[in-house]
Amino acid sequence: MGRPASLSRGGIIAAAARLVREHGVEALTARRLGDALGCDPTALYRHFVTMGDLEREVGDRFLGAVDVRAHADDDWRKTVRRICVKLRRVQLRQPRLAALVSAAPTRLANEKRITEALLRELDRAGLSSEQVATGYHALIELTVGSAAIDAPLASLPAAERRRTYNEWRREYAGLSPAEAPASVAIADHLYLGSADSRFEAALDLLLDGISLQRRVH
Amino acid sequence: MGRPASLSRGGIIAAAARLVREHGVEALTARRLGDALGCDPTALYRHFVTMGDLEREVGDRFLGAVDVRAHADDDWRKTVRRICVKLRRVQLRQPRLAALVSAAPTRLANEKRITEALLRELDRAGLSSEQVATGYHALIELTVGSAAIDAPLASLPAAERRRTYNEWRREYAGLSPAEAPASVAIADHLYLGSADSRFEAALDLLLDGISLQRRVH
DNA sequence: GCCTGTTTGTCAACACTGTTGACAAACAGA
DNA sequence: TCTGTTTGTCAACAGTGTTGACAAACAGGC
Repeated sequence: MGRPASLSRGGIIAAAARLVREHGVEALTARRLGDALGCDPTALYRHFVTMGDLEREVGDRFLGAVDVRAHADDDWRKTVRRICVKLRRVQLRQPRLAALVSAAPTRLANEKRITEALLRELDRAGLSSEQVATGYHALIELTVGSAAIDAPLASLPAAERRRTYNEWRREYAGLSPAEAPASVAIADHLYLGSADSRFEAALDLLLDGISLQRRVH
Repeated sequence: MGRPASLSRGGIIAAAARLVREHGVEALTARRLGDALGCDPTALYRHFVTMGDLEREVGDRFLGAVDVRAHADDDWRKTVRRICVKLRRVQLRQPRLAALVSAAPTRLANEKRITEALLRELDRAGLSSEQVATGYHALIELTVGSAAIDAPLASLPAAERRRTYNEWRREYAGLSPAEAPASVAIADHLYLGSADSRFEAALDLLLDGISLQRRVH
């Protein structure tokens, strides 16, 4: 029944993912994807109602790289930490895809898989149902939110990124000591190291907070 | 010297802010702003090198609504909490503006003002310089990141937002208990209440973690 | 085998977006 | 008065997502 399909949903998603991987997320446009597939851009609308739909699907495909298995000797905290670090790393490669995935849960396979793993580990930590939900929300907001914020800078070459951080630090260091004493005093410690290390430090603080809620310490 | 300026940087920013306040951030385009100002869209490029520049300036203007004064009886934690809650509330109204402000610090007045206040309070809490910087990064990532994530949904009418949360909850509740036991068990507690309350709970967890680092308890 | 209906890709077009370069109006200073 | 600079206007370019009309190509019923 009907004209034979030369395109398929899966094939389009795969091509779109390749496009993003090789040329960045800003390359994911109807026309460029049409070129890559050798078809007219508007043919995509036969398989996805909107470009946003396609983006969500591509985003979830990338989430497939997040391994959620708990290692044998790891406790809940180590596992949660590893999942969040990996999740952020994956999301960092897709600027806006990051926001979409958690703002409007894609209800797609990999998103569910990661959610299940985080809830499982928090439950294993000995938290109440309410505390598990609160902890999950907090972890997702920090992890995905941090990725959304850091993504623009993460796409820059390392040298330029370093230069940018130095500029910020000097900016705060150069403020008037009378008007901004705390900024001047702390400036040397701001934006040191990598964005990854800053996130991991924040994650550790949050995990400390979550740990405090446990019935069994 | 030269043709008299009918437009000014400040006037343009004010008009842009009004546009965003009344019609949302997606209304902030060169052509619509030109219409509102009664001038040609390209005239804006005489005062801002790019539209992104203008957005940053508008974003910082909105940050002016964040009161950073410490109330007389409030300790550092209450003040930090109030600033972050207010900061998020303001950022929520500007979807992408939120990301910009902290991803590439605007080096503008209000952003510096808020940074100074947060550093001041964390210092007052009795943290080392490194801990102040770490805590500041963590607070900003959670607050601004959370705003960036929640912004799309926050712009929806309350009824539809509630409906969306209910859908998500049902989605997780309806999973296979064999494959996703934790999701099914916790589903009833996911996405309850408002996004604001979820953020505040996350913020409290983070503040718990920060408190643990203090020399003096 | 032929007609019909459905699917699916193509094409032209619409309504947008940011941005640039040429041009002219209007002033300040020499 | 002449010159130079500023500043707004205009046309245009290269993009973007998306829609509607059209045609090719098949499956099923007669």
